[in-house]
Amino acid sequence: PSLSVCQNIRQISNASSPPRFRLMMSDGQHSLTCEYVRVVVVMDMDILKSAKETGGKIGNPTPYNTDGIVLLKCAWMKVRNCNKQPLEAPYGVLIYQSLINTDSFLFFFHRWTIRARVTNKSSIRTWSNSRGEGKLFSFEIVDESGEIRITAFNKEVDKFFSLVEQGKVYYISKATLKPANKQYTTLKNDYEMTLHAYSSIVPCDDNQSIPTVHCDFVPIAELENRDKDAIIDVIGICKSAEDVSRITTKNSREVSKRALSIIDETGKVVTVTLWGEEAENFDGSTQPVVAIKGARLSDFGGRSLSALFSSTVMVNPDIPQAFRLRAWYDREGFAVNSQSLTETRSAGTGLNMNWKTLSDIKNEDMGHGEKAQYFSCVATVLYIRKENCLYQACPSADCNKKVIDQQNGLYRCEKCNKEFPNFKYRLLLSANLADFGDNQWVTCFQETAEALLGHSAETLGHLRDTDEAAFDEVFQKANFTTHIFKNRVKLETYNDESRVKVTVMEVQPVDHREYSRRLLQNIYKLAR
DNA sequence: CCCCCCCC
Repeated sequence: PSLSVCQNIRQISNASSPPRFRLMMSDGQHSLTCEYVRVVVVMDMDILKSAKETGGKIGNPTPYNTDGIVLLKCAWMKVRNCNKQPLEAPYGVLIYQSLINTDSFLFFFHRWTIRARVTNKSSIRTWSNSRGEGKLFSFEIVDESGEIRITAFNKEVDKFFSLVEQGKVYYISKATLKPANKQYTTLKNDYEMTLHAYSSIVPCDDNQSIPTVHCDFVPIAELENRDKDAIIDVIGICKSAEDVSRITTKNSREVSKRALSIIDETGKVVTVTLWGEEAENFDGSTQPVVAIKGARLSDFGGRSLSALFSSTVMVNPDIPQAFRLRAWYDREGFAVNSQSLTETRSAGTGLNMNWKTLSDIKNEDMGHGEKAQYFSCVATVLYIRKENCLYQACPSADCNKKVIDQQNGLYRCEKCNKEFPNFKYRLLLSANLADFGDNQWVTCFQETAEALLGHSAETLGHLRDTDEAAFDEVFQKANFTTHIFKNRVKLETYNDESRVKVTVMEVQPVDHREYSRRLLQNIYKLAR
């Protein structure tokens, strides 16, 4: 206390130790009695007024309410101050040991009730090691003065896990305090708390004064200038999200992961990876606002982010920045020509595709250079040639050479220099594709042809030989279907005649949502 | 009493 009056003073030390006194104190509101083991050690004091001048006491103090709310800061300042004393200092040692290592401290701490908001709650984890096994969860709390982590084990997990909710405020008392292992925490606190059988957590409705999670959001464009491994807060619209996948870590642990692409008003996109349950439960289909407190910046793919166990991931958080971002994205952000800080080398989805219309192929003289060029287009099948679309190929696994029918039940492969009693059917399709501006003949080999026709080469070969009407039907059905075609384009010369040859590398369904977004983006670009 | 921060 900054202002204390000794109402009673008594020397308690013996001859062999430094002098010590037991005091009764008051700050004008409360008095502190010494009925129990409650000990306040005065490390330093200034005398402002004598007892005579104050009339022996100030104000009309009532006994200190042991169930009163204290700030987190008070609880740990006492310990930290003591801990700062050199170990040789008798009072420092006395307090440090009594607070940290002995039951008297547990008793001491019983008297605290803190009122704080849960800012981050873990899922339940189990452990098994040489010292035993069990389960635990932990959560982080803040009040006006600071933050601390609380861990619950085993029975306390059953008791408190469902009670403790992210973002809510609780009265917490009878937790014990121990030094934090700084290796494993990014919280600004040298101590952490553990719950025990006698610990109490009670929801608090009167929570106006308790701060909510505070974030210092770094604009995505700004991430380029930050150091690798920096812990930062970020907020963005989830433009797209991968499906969740399972990976095996170096320590052969299985874990779920999901990468999101988030964009903010800077027009920059960055990839953020979520892990575990957070990855499994995330739904990006509505393009929510995603805010992450304490994400780690990595230099993978240039710049990318990863959620840590200590990160708080908030979807559509109730904060002004989220509302601003939502309004920006829905008004214009969806259409900005965004750039990603994270390079993805797989052609993947969306961002790094070389989108062209069919007229672009001619207008841009695509494929005329040394190397083949690659492009993607959304196009509709106008016609597929049935004639010669199937050939009889060598049945060897790695050979697709056309075989010669020996007319004796054997098929000869010139490449393998062998005769086989069988062959496999392979597809080689010529198809005419069209979009709004032009049309283009393309070639589809086996896999892309099967994707386009919706049947395996084997089935089609069988159909052609047994049921011509059904075979024709397959081609009819493929007409006027629309797909994404990923293609290779190259000028080829045959019999002194040059023509641009387009080979389909991949056929994919159109994601209409994503396609519409791209069209809107193109319109937006034309409009400005 | 845990302490895993991962993958391309």
